[in-house]
Amino acid sequence: MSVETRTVEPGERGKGAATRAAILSRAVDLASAEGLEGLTIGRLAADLELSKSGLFAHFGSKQELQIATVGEAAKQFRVAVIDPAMDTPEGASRLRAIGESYLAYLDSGPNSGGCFWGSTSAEYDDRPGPVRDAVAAAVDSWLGELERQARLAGAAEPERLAFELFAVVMGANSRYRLSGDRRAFGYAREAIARLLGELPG
Amino acid sequence: MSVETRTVEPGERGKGAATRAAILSRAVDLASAEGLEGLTIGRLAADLELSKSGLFAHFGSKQELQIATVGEAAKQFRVAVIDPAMDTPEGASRLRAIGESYLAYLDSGPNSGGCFWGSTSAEYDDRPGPVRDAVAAAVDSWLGELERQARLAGAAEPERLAFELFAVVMGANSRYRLSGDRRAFGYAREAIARLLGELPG
DNA sequence: TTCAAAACCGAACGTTCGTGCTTTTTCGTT
DNA sequence: AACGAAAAAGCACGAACGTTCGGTTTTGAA
Repeated sequence: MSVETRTVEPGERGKGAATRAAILSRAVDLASAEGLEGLTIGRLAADLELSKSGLFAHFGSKQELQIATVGEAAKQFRVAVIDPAMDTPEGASRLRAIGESYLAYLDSGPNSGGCFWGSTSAEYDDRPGPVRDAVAAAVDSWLGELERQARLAGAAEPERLAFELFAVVMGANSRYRLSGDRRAFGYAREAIARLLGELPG
Repeated sequence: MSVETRTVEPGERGKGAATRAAILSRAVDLASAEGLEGLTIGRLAADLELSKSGLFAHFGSKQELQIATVGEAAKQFRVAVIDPAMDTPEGASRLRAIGESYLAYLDSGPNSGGCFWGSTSAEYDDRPGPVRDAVAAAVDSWLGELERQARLAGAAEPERLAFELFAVVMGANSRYRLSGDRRAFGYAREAIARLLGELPG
């Protein structure tokens, strides 16, 4: 054992971390459009003007890249959807804020590759493994937050309310992305308002 | 031009048609699990103990195979979900029957590869082309049937009702497939009952 | 300024992909 | 029984896949 201690962990600071962040940012975009299986190391490297092997070395396997991509997408989701709602009081009004920021997130332009979670959770429906587990954990945590807020709002059946909110925003995403039906956003807003209107207080 | 007329069109009768049907049946299963892009000619041929080239000759391109697979899936969907509800009177009770047969279809065992339409419609969110068009047309037609029945049932806003029904069954599918949450079926049934309970008559 | 570690590259691997061409087998009709 | 079309197989191709490896550049601390 060397006497000298490591000052930093590899990949935490320095140039490598910046590259890794750039890779994952682009990976989320690509995976939103092509899926986590369609996410290709060669394509990713070409987009970022890196070599395949140089990019590959950051993760060691495609599976690790996929899992890291799921983590990055979860972080982006928190920043875009959860955080903006954090300054409204917990309960019904925060649920309303989350729903609004989620719809805004979906509607944030067709430039973005669509909802990462809609694509990937359908993709890993029947594909067991660590990647699926990572996706499922992230979605479960998102649904759990909905449920927690529903409980704080005094909902009679928080799990049911969370499920319905989840279904309605996912449905809007699906209708908009596949068929360009923007009316779905309006229907979703109405459904959310109705679901939250039943709450006490 | 030959004087003799063709007695049958190729692929309509005879051995070829049977093979083609077997291919498409398996293709729907595979695509439900792996997606329409993950659907591979080599894998399909190996499963059916055919040669790649022999199978390929039936379609001429992978894209044609994908489109034919979408058509076969639509046929299966009609048989499993629409047809069982055809002997109940149009309107609210048929909507109820469709909802029930759809949930039963989703719940028909984890052996099946999950809902074809959930997987593929998410997959082709942001992937323009004939395959996406075929998927979108099928989903639109399914949603249109919901809307038609909602109108016959006297719904105030048939499009909105159709959307909510669609979202709730898709959401149940997603929750069950990804996280094995069977409660979603119950929540979906309750939501359907509530949505249809608002109907006049 | 030195030097080891970190970051990155280029080339190659074995495999699988979709797709052509050519040949053989199967099968209904005469 | 023989013929011709349909069906399936055999073989090969270029490209892209994930991955490995040896070498080169870049970086940051001593």
